[in-house]
Amino acid sequence: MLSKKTQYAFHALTYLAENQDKGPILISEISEMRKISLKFLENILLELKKSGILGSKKGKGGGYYLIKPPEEIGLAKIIRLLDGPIALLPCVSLNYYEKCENCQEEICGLNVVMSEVRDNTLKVLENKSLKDVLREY
Amino acid sequence: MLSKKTQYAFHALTYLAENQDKGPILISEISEMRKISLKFLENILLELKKSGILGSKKGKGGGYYLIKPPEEIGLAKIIRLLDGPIALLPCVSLNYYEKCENCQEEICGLNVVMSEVRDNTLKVLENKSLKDVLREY
DNA sequence: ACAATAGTCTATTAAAATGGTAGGGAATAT
DNA sequence: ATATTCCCTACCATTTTAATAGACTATTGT
Repeated sequence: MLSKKTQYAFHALTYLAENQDKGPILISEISEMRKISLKFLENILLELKKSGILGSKKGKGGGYYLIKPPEEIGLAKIIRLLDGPIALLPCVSLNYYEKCENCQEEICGLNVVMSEVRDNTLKVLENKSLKDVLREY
Repeated sequence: MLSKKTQYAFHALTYLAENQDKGPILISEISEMRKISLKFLENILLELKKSGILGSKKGKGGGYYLIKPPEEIGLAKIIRLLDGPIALLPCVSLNYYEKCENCQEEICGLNVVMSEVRDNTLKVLENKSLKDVLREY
């Protein structure tokens, strides 16, 4: 399951995408509209900024805004950023690979199946963007 | 990512499957062969027994054994049992559904995408069994 | 210059989940 | 009877998660 952090990130990002025309958006506005704890959201947005997904502006008229158009922000990237690996096993992760201690990957059947799961998951997450996730009114 | 608990469960179950002909297998044997903490493994095997996946026998000559043939033990079931939901969001889980607090599912684009991810994952996990995961020598 | 605004940063905390341990109890075979 | 082996309950340490606090820095408008 995705952490609250990642779930909040999605809520915040879609809000930003849906209000892109309004210029920088206040953390407090996102917090209120999407019912996310203000201080927690601060951390999340900061993290997203440091990763180059968001831009920000301080002072009056400031706030956060998307740097790239929504269709260029992939869902997999956001998840990996805040939650880490998408794969179900470390020995099968593309971005956070770690060797299994007790199993030899070459003869491990789990490895094969979990690679397949990973590929099926990524087939969706890597080809969908923020745009595919916006609210439709 | 799957918890150690679930990973250990898979290791133990494949060991049992690979040694099905030898009758009941000692916890201690599985623990040694697959390098899993004995006491932790006890808990796991007990849980698997209570869920009807394993049988056991006490006293001399006792141990654990598979109740059903490996090809009838689905991977999804094992994961759900020990790790809970397979879906990435509670509002999209088939077996552990929970309503999202801050979003209306009808208009939530995330819901759609995450349902797709879930389906793609289950397509693999529900159609693969323990048998598909055994070591090949 | 200066006050108000709004993001930045570091640290702390409470609660839950995770991974593992301890030790006695109950059933079974010899 | 006794050795064997699983059963059960409770406990513990560590890490992760979710959230909070408060001081700091940059920007804007007057």
